[in-house]
Amino acid sequence: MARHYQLDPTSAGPATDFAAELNEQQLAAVTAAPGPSLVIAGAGSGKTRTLTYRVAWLLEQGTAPRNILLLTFTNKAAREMLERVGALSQSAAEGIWGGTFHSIGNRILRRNAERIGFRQGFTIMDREDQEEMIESIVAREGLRTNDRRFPKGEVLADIFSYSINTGAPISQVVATKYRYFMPLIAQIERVQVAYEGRKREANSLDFDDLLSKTLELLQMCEDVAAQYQQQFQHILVDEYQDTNRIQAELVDWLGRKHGNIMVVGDDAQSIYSWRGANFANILDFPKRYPTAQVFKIETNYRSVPEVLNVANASILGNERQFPKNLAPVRTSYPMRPALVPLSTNNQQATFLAQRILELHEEGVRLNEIAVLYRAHFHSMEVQLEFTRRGIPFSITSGLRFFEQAHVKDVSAFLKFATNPRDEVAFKRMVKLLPGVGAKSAESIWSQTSDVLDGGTEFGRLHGLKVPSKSAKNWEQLVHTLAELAPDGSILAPSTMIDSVLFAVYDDYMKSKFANYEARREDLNTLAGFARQFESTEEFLSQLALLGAVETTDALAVESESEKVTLSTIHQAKGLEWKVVFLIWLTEGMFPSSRSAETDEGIEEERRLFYVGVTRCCDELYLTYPDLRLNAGYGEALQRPSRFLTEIPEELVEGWEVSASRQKEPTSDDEPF
DNA sequence: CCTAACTTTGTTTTT
DNA sequence: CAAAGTTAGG
Repeated sequence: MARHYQLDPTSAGPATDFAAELNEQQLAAVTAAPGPSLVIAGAGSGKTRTLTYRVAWLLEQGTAPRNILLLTFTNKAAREMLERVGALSQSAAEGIWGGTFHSIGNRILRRNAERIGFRQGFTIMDREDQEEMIESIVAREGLRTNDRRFPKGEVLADIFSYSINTGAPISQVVATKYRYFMPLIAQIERVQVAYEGRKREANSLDFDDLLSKTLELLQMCEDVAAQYQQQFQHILVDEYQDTNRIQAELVDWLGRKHGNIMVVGDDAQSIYSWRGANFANILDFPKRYPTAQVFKIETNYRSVPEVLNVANASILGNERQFPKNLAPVRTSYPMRPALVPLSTNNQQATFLAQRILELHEEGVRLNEIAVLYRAHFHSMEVQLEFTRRGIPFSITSGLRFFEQAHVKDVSAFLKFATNPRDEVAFKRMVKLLPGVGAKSAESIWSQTSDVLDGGTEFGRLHGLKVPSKSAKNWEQLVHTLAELAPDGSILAPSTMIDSVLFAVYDDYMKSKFANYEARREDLNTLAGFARQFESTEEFLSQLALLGAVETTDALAVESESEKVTLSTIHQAKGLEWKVVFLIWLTEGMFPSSRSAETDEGIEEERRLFYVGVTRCCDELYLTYPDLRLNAGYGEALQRPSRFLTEIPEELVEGWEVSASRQKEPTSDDEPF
């Protein structure tokens, strides 16, 4: 006799006990009634937890995953949250639309490119591509001559981007941020118009377009807008204080039908205004949504009172903010945050290394320790010192995986093969040939675009007029391209990478780069990553949108081993460590000299300092050198950062570090 | 006129 | 140490 047993795939297991797992403030936000709501969540108050449980709550209330849109600031945050939701409610998580604004924009635009005057399979341009295209416009229009200074592509890209993201006209951006270029305003505006046109011809979108063109699509095409407005019954936005004008509008549009928008953020942690973020978005949310419920989550679970006192005292220096009262639940720690003056940047590095080794002796694990700083180059000596002493560390470098020259070179082949209108990728490819620079590339491109007219019959490119020095290599290149797109079809991305390497690029690297081995290794990694994708288009957009940190993460198989984290404060956002070292706290470095020119600049730096301090759970070290020694050019006296002098003396303990050490641990000790 | 090799210069933050 | 600027060479 068989027992009848039925499987129920929709069963979610034991229901989550929301009341038991959340505090009162969190629970109120998590179980909020539908409608707009604003959650002000202080640092370390369980913001991610609240959002995660909110999603779980919605699922449990019967909302289908695909009707939830979760917008985050980084890919990492999106992944982490979806994982945690998955752990809470077994059935769901799968179909949720979650990701960064840019990736969601990309997803929507891929299906509707024609509606905004682009074609399917558009290319995403990163900042460098953008600058290349702008530079080529400036060159073509003959705007830069020997007797006339004209802003560089980098500056122009900056102006255009800031204008798009804030909604301010070009003239206003130039007037406030680049006053000395005001006489050239007419030409600058002409370049901008040409740039928009060229992107269309090249079927290429830049990062800003992924936001602005999505908004444009929704505003212009009622049917498309209706479809997504219908679909997204609940919209949740993380880090709302760092949204810019377009992102806020995007949320407003998408939420129009159902009006269930929950935004979460902390105005004190807004650190992206240089990119157009406007924390007025969060301050004014209740004005834009008069029926909005406001929740405040103010209990801090992360930091000991000693650390929190420093954070609270520091942020008091800012005028514009919601009044905040971050209350600690943790008990007192035996040590107040340490204020550590060092003689030079080298001594600063030595101090870090020695102190970290001591902490490790005392039983602190290395992945509970972070060294945080304002700018990537602040970590130079620290890296050297750690390497010398054999302290393992992981660092998020300035140059991201995808931005490295060799990775971009190879990607250019794939980009061009899938989008033969891609001018930037094409020029990058031909500039690899001997004797071809910007001028020849321009000429070869104009012939190429005539011959191909957007098609993929690359065989036709044989016999174009190219510099004699590169004639042979050109034929080889054309042959390779034809191989990548046999009979109009397109190969799988990993196959293409292998072909490019085999046919041209491996030899090129050997002759060009001293560190051939390392670069080859990178490209093998790239090919491995590509294997997950059948479509080159999909592969390329992931590569562009994931950047580097995530790319290596996605590939990381090992590396569970203990490492100290070195990171900029920007990239440390949302993370926490038991022990945190904030370094280079001197005027000019932090606050950086550039941002010290305006009050708003200083306030943003102070928020950044606040973010840095609140990453710390237990033990905080604030260090600064009195003297900056530099490899190439002289030395410079440093003054301690104003963010240090603002802190009441009794909140920190002053350390005195003497130059001679009794005992220096040697790398032979092999402590790890 | 262009490209490639050589010399100088001087570092924000990122999707 | 990498990118921008400068000059020599093709």
